[in-house]
Amino acid sequence: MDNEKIKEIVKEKFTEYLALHGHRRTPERYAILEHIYSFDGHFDLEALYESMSSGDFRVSRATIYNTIELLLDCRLVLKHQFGKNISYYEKSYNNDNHHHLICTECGAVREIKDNDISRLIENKKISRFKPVHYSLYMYGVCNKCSSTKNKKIKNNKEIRK
Amino acid sequence: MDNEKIKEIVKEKFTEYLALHGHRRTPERYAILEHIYSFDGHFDLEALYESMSSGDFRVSRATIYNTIELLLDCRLVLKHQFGKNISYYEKSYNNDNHHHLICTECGAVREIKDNDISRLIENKKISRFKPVHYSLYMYGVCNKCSSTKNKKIKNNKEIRK
DNA sequence: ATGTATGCAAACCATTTGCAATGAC
DNA sequence: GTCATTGCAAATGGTTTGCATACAT
Repeated sequence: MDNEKIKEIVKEKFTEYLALHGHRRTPERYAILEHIYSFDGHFDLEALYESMSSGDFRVSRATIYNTIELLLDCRLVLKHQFGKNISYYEKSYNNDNHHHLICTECGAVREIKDNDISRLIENKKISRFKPVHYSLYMYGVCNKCSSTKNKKIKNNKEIRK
Repeated sequence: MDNEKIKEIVKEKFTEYLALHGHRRTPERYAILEHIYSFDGHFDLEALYESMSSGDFRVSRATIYNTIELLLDCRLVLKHQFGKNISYYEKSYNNDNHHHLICTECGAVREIKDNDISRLIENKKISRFKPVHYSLYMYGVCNKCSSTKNKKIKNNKEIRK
C-alpha cells in the first residue's frame, strides 16, 4: 500500500481514538505519528527525539513519552524490550506480523515471518483472558557471533590448562 | 522431582559452568542460586536482595546483579521484561516451558502451557541463527479488568455528550 | 601470592514528574 | 475562559561502575 495512504489512515484512526477518549488533537501528537510512519524498523525514543529535533517540527522529550503511550494504547505502535534496559518501538499498522530473533552475544535483532506459528498463536482460545496482540522473541546466536563464541570458550580452556 | 535433588543438580551445572569459564566458586554465588531455586514464580532483583537480606546469607546488590548475569549465561535462570522498566527473572531448570499472558490494564502476569505452540516454535529451522530459547508474551485484558475498561470508555463518551 | 569477587557508595541514564506557560476546545 | 497539553528541568529508581578490601585459587 502507498505510504501516504497509510499515513492518512493512521491519522484518521488516531483522531477517532483521541475523540473517544476525550484527548485533544495537538499538532505535536500528529507530528510524532507522522514521523514514526515515515521510516521502517525499530527505534528508541531518544533516537526519535533527535531525529525530530533536526527536522521541521521539534517536540520535547516529555511530549514524545506522553504521546507514545497514546499510540500504544490505540495500537498504532508496538513496544519491545529485547533484553537491554531500553524500550524499542515500531509502527504496527500495515506492518505484517513477524517474530524477532535476538542474538544474545551482539544484541542484533532480526525479523522472521512464520504464518504457521502466527496462526496457531492467534487462534489460541484462552479462558478468562482477551488476547489483543503478542510478541515472540527467539534468543540465540547469530551467524556472525557463532564462531567468535566458540573461540572464546576454547581460549578460556587453554588458559586454565 | 524432589526440590532438593533439583538444587543439587543445578549446583553441579553451575560448578561446571564456572570451571569452564574460569570463574571462582564463591559462597555468595551458590547462596544466590540456592535462594532462587527455593521458591516458584517470577521475582525482581530488589525482591531477591531483600529476601536474602532478611535470611541467613546476606549479599550485596552488586553481587546479585553480577551473579544473575552468570546464571543467565548458563541458562539456569530466565529473564523477562513484561512491559514495565524492570526485569523479572525465574528459575529455568525443571521449570516446564510456558507462555505468559500479560494484562495491559493491571499488569498481572499469568502462565499457560500449550505444547502445540511450543513444539512448532522449537522445531522451527532458521538459517544463519542458532536458537537457544524463546519467550512468547500474549498481551490482552484479564477477566478482572475486562468489565472495568468498558465502563471507563463508556463514561468518557457520556461526559462528552 | 595473585588477581578475581565482594560490598559500599556514587554515577548513570532511560523514564517520570512538577510546574509555569501555552493553546485546543 | 478553562483546563489539558507542552516544554523544561529536576527527580526517580533500576542498574552499573569505581575502588578498597576480602578471599578463592
